[in-house]
Amino acid sequence: MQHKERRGGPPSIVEVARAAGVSTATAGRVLGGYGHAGAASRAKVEEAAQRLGYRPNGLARSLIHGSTQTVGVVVTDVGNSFFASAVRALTDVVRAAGYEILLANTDSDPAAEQRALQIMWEKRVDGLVLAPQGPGTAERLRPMAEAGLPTVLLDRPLAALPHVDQVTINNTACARSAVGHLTRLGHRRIAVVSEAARDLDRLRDARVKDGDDERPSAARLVGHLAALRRAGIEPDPELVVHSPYDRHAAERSVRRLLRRNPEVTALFCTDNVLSSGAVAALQDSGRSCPGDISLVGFDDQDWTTLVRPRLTVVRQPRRELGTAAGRRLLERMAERERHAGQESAQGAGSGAAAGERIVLRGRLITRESTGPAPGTARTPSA
Amino acid sequence: MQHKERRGGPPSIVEVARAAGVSTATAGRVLGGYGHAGAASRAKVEEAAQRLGYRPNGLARSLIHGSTQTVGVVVTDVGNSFFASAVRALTDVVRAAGYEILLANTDSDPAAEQRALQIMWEKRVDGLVLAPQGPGTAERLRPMAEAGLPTVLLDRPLAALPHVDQVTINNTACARSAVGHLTRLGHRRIAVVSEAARDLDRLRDARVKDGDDERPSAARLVGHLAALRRAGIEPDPELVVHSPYDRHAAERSVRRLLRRNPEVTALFCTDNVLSSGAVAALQDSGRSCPGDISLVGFDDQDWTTLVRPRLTVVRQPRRELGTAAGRRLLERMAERERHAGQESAQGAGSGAAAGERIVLRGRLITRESTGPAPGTARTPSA
DNA sequence: CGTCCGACTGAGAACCTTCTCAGTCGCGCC
DNA sequence: GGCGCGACTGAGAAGGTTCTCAGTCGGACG
Repeated sequence: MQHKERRGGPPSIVEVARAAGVSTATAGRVLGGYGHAGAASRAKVEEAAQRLGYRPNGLARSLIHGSTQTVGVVVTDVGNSFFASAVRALTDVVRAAGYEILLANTDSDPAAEQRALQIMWEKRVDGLVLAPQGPGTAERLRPMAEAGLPTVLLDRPLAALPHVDQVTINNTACARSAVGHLTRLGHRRIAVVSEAARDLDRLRDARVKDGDDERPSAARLVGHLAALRRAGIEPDPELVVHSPYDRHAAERSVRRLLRRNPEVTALFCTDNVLSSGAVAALQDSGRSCPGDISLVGFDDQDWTTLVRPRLTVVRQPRRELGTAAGRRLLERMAERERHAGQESAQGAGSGAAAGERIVLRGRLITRESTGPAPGTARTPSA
Repeated sequence: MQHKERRGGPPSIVEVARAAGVSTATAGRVLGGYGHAGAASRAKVEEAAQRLGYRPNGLARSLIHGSTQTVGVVVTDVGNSFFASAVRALTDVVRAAGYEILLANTDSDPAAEQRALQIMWEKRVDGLVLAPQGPGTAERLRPMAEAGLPTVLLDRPLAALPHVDQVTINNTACARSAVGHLTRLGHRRIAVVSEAARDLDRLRDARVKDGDDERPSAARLVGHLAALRRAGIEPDPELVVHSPYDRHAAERSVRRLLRRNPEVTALFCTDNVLSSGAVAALQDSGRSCPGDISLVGFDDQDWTTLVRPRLTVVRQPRRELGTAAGRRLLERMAERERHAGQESAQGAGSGAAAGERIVLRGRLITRESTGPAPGTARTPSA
């Protein structure tokens, strides 16, 4: 009498129980590690499980427990080293607490974000880390947040969701400090390469503070403008060059900039891929750096110390970003666990409790790609 | 009479059905999109679902269908740009077919790999992509492969699992071509930086072909040795320097090498982080490149054209690796789907059918960091 | 010797959805 | 008008686990 396995699938606990000659309840107790089980049953069940190659079915378990031990992570692109680092750090933190990662990329496409959120919701993740993507994220996320799903926002704040934890970087201040460094060196014609250049008019007079509802690139552009203003420089739209998020496009944009505005003596790049394009364009331009032109990049990648001159950059704590998000999420999930059942249905996690806003600090690392503006002997302002 | 929601959790289909005044069967038909449902019921159910914010529970659905629409991805480190790119490409491919990604990192720790595999198994992923990690992977993976779980190996082949699809890069040939390039330039004292240097004795006489059971770093070292032999150069253990997988460690190793063996005129690095360490060490050494010493790196990262001289590198098709793995996995899963039920329990997917071995080709990109060996006027050999 | 207690076990509900099977109802056709 | 058929609906099992509740059994104590 061979144990007839009903389907091709892996053996279930009832097959193990039958093989061991006990009830499924007892088999469950042994294999699930709950309740008591006698030594004799235990041995029989363990032997049978071993023999049949039994693995518990996490789906069934999750269905009952209402917990999948999985967190959803939705980012723009794991292929980007910024998110790759953050996700890696995040994974380590939550994994130590027994959670796995369900990963989705959106490529900044709101529709893709919507799909990703739906799926995370259907798969019943226990928590969610999201790098918001463009217009409408708050509305897309609200139902989930209000249903009490522990959620942490990453990299980009969302003022419209005050109850949701948010972990970001002080982008505006970073940019201000980077550009401030340039103005102090006497530069007046300072260009910026930014994905957000198109929004210049809107951002121009905005008093965007760190932690407000802006994409990092926009926040950095705001910081750039603020630094110029502080130095008494009127921002020139000509020097705010747009580039899509692509190295070669950035290279072309910078090349065009240098051709049209040869008087520029300094350049600020608002992120890593734009920085690398700018370096390429600069090398190609025949200008000496920092002799003719100074350059500040964003994100302290390994290669920034390998090029000559070594790049002055804003270092962002990418790993810490992931770590902080993971920790915050674990706390929220633990809270929810604690309050489970004792709270009534409504708003278990969306109560009046304000979400925490963690703003990590990037910092300027001065290296060799920035120097005094050409022909400046006058004392730097401020 | 407010619908009493039993638990804090999201509404289930029975709540929707009750609210709509129909049976769960009908509600299921409407919301699940199977079977027929009358227009009147349909409207009532949809309204109720909308009002209650119903989302189907993927766990229950998966439990019934026996499919989670999820694939497990186990790599060394998503933070590493190589895997970041591959995983990104992989995600795109499988996502287009409706699969999500469950991600785990192992850091080359066999125990972590074991844990990851267990969890993937318990969570009942529909397929698995694994970058094998060190000793014992075949044994860890075998039970799952034999249970018919579609599996694709990534980046590192495993001869012990002939039935499993494997997608790799022709590392040995790549290394041979890189080092052959150096010997043709007249170099005789060629050093190599490798994670696998410790295994030199074992690899020395090995006739490892691409697609054999070796870590990429070992395969590349074998290619290095083969190229030397072909040029009639006896490999010198002094010039095979070990470095852990860390940029700064690599930098130290190379610095020490140059100090002890100043006669070295060429250096081959077996992967991206080692390459970046070597560049740093070289810049620091005061030697001119390629005048005094030539350098070949591995993996064509963006920065390799930003440093001076531009690096000669072996380009690996990282994204294609992920794409190919994803496609292969999709095919396997489709096959399994097709055969489901008609095949008997045993070995549904582990039959005699040999796994496919896809070997993608990297290629040498000659740039400026390699030149003729100093003082060679004689004609290059071969 | 009877009773009670503890250790252990088994039956069965619950989790949420899918899907089979049987049943109801209206309508068209003979 | 009766019958058959099709469209639709509902009851209930299944999927694999957890967990409650009730029950059995041996032993200890009065």
